[in-house]
Amino acid sequence: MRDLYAAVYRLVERIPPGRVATYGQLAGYLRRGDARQVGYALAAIPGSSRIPWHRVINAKGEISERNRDSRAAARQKQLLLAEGVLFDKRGRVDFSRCAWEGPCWEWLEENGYKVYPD
DNA sequence: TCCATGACCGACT
DNA sequence: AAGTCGGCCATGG
Repeated sequence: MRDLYAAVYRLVERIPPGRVATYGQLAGYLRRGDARQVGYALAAIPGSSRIPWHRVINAKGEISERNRDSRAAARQKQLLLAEGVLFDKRGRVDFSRCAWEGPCWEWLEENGYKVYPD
């Protein structure tokens, strides 16, 4: 488990309740990796962790299905509903209301993340 | 080293 | 709106 994973976790911990971020969005703040690596990092989180992994969804606004644990997606939706995240009729998160705008640039700079995209 | 495996993404039908 | 396709790249065997 690598520094990359740790970097993902530090970021995910900053997503406030009631908001969601996408895999690609988080990947944009990292110095390496891409959306898929963010997914890997989240998959490696043990169930006992306090990291709010459920606040990360895919770019379509949907909750990504797992190959291993098919029940995880339903559990994730419950966690999000419990904190007030809104879904439309097609089961997608309403980004216009619930998207996380990201950490401020000062935080990114102080913590070694990319402040600007390449 | 090489190779398969993913909680992905965007462009294009 | 929904499906296909190619690109993406860190891990572990």
